[in-house]
Amino acid sequence: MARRLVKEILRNPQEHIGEKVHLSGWIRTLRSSKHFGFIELNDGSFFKNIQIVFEEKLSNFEEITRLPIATSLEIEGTVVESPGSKQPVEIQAEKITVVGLSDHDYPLQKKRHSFEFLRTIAHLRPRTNTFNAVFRTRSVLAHAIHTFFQERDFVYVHTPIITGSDCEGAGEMFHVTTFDLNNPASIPRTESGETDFRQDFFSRETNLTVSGQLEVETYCMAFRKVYTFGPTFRAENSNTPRHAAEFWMIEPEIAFADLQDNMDLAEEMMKFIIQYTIDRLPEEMEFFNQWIDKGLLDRLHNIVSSTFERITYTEAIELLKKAKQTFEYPVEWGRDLQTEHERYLTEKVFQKPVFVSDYPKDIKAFYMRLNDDEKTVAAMDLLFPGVGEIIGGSQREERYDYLENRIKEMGLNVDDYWWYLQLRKYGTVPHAGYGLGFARAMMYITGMENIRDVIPFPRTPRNAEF
RNA sequence: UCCGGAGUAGCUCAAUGGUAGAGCGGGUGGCUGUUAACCACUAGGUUGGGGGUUCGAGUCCCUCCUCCGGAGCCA
Repeated sequence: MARRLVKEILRNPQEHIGEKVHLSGWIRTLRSSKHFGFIELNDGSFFKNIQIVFEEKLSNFEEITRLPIATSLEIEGTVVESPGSKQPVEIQAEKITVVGLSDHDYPLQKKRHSFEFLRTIAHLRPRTNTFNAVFRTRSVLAHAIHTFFQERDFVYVHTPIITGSDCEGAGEMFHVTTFDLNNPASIPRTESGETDFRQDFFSRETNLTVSGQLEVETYCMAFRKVYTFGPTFRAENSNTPRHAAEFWMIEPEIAFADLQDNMDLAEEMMKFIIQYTIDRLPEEMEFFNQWIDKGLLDRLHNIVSSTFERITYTEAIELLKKAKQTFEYPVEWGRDLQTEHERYLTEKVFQKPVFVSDYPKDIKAFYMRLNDDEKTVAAMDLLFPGVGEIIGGSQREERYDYLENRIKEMGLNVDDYWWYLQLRKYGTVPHAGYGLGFARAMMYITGMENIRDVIPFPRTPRNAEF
């Protein structure tokens, strides 16, 4: 008798007919009548369930008919052709052993639940069809990212999660401290009354990282092509379906490269990871297409075969000014594009992904390379229909004097960036990189509309239960 | 954080200011091929918290909390 996974049987059902098998898994649903019954068993290996037929002749038949959903079982039986039309084969059970009984108050029913409710039981929701598909996809998509970069000789760099001071300057950060906040009187103070971080664990103020970019640039100057893939944190009070306080980000960085090379890489990567996922998870993608987002597969196929549009910020402003529709926020050169503007460009004008590049320097970060016009920087955002900004990147300022000036212009402290500036002193090269929000890519590929539903245990304001 | 909507049984939702209900889920029984199985019976409620108006509040008013959506911040 062979131990089998449901995936092995259901991927090649004909090859297993007549085979004696030993299965184990959980009851997804159970239906019984007086003399026989059906169990849909999920063993974790496959999105789909296998049907178990059990009959009166089993010694524990009565017990089995009353088993609650989620009960775990060991099953011995024979693979047979199924008379029913919904499955090619089923298991004729010869022995069913209860491994772990479930309780009758198991909260998941054999019907649709709202995503809101399922978020309150994040420890159980991976057992539902939707979240089973989502989180298997998440695993495969993560692997797709690594495959893409590893096949192209990128070096994977683990940048730190705890970071010194707020050098990165990208939004609110979570403090990291060993001071006892329950006992404020015990927290050391300087003579001027401020918290004395010199006496804290790291002898300085530390935070959770908002980006690994600055650190990964240092490795870029050694390995030429590098990427990070890890968690980042934002303490913003953002209450939207597209923001989380903890999320994973992919940040490639390439040396001897400019903004066009950067966009080429981003476009190639997006197409690769989409195709990779579609190829490996046909059942899950079909499920998303049918139940989550009807046009999903068409749209994804379209992305893979299309050429992403590339326009400059200045061209985008002209397009928006010519638009027939009115916008809530004014369109004016020098102001940042609003969500409504980005959506208009990617959903109405081009109806496909759009790179917008060369933004005014005053609305972008200090490290972005100043263009020859001295008014714009070599920045780019990739806008996707439906999810908006999915990638933000730039060519980095590789010229020491320019970078130093920009740091000062932005009111930042040059001393804080001593090691970052030294990269421009010791053999500087043009280089570029970008950040891809992993969860946002997940949303786009699965059709899920809320970031809280593509992160196993999402952290958002007021929510860190699990 | 701002704007809007919502909060009633385990879940999804009804209920003109006048006796709180249904479907699903749970329990019990029935049923010889089911597919969110079906049929019958049954248990289940501090209507988010607090305050107010009223003879009477799930319903009207105030306030707080939480969730959802839009916006901002961004990835």
